[in-house]
Amino acid sequence: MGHPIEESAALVAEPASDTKRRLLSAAERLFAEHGFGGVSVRQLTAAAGVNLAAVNYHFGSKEGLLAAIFEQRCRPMNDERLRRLGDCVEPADHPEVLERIIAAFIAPALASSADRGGGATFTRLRAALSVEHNELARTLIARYFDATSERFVAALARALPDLSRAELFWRFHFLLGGLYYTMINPSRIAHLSGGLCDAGDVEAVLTQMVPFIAAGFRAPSLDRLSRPRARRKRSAR
Amino acid sequence: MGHPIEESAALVAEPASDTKRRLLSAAERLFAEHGFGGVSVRQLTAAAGVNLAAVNYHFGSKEGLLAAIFEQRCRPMNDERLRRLGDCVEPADHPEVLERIIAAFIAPALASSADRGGGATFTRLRAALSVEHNELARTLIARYFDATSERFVAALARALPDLSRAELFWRFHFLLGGLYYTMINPSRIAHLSGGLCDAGDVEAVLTQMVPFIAAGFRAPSLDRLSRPRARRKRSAR
DNA sequence: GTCTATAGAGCGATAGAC
DNA sequence: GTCTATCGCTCTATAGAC
Repeated sequence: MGHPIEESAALVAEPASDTKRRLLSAAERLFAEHGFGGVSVRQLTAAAGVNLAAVNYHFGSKEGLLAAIFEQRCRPMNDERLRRLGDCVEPADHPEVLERIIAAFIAPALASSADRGGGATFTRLRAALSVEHNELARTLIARYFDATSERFVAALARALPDLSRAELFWRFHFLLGGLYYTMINPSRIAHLSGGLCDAGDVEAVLTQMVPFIAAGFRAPSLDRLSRPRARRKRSAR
Repeated sequence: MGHPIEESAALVAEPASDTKRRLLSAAERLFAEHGFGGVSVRQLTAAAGVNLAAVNYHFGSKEGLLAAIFEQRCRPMNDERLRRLGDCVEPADHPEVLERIIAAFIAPALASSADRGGGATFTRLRAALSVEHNELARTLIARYFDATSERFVAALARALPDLSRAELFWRFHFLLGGLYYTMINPSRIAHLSGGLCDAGDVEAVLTQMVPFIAAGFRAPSLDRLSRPRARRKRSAR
């Protein structure tokens, strides 16, 4: 792993060589499109217009390059999500607070401009990685997203106090599914709908997804309705 | 490995050699776990306990093996989906007909017993393929699933006459997202929930997913509510 | 039908010249 | 920092013995 230390205390403060920037950009795009294992170092360096040896020189390895992408993207995206979450908890009794929480989570993930925490490509990359059994990807996602996801689940719990904890996690899981599938397979809905629906249209996705997911979250609790004061259903076997 | 129900209904008249059956079974499992590009012919043949050359001898190529898996699984699964769909259109005004349509679509996809059209492993395989830009996979999915999906969208349209066609496709897309993400990344919800939720528990997934998706489908139409209905010009639509 | 052996290509990573 | 050349490995697919 002995490669030049980057150790940036200030995240983006590094000027970063042109080669590095080109590699980060090309790798994010190609990994998002084909997954980590689906792209070779040769393809990466060719797409970035740099030498074959540059990946190992600047990032130590192909995996080091993936870690650098996370290092670069995660904090801005989570900051943007939490900033928007903070904006929508103030009037906690507002009827559309649920919609705003959901939008706070998915809008930054869909936004195509990567400059203010938005990152459609990076979201697509995480979706692609979630299929592969890449140990590093698991570690990176847990490290960078656990805290934010827990904050959102907590906000959802406050907005929907009748749901059990298990139900909250399940519904958050279905939210992730809708988001990731949209990023990873936009062509299926385009094909099925005969071109009527375009999953690459961020505004359309937000318009359609937020009310759908919000209505799903508002479905009556099965756990709490069937047993008053119930604790939780056993769902392990 | 010797299921008692194994020769039910003779879905493929072929007796199929032991080598072929072992390869189909091992390949379905490994492709589902690691995707098509993530598994080598060497791993496949080793897992099946057959010779390295058997894939090319029996199926022509690695891609031929994938096509054979679809050939074997698609018809039973779609037949089971359509059989269940037929069971739930009779009382079209029944309040839970929507729930039953949704369950008719996802239950066979989640069922772990592959003998009667159910195929959790095969669903996971399709989810994994949807990430890769495998041209053959796209072709196979379109060939085998377009007709069934259209039947379900038509049934959903009858159950929810207020939704526009675009909204129906979007909501069906979110259904697919929840289903595929559950199959492909069951570990994320287990991790986030601290083990409270188990995406490998078919009953739990059905219990949680059907009401969530149904409530999402029942969200008011944005297209029909905000636009043409405001004016009373048109007497019928 | 089943096997061994291997062709021919591509892979990640590195050594060492400049 | 950037480059070429190359090591050691794995891949899919096939030829040819049995």
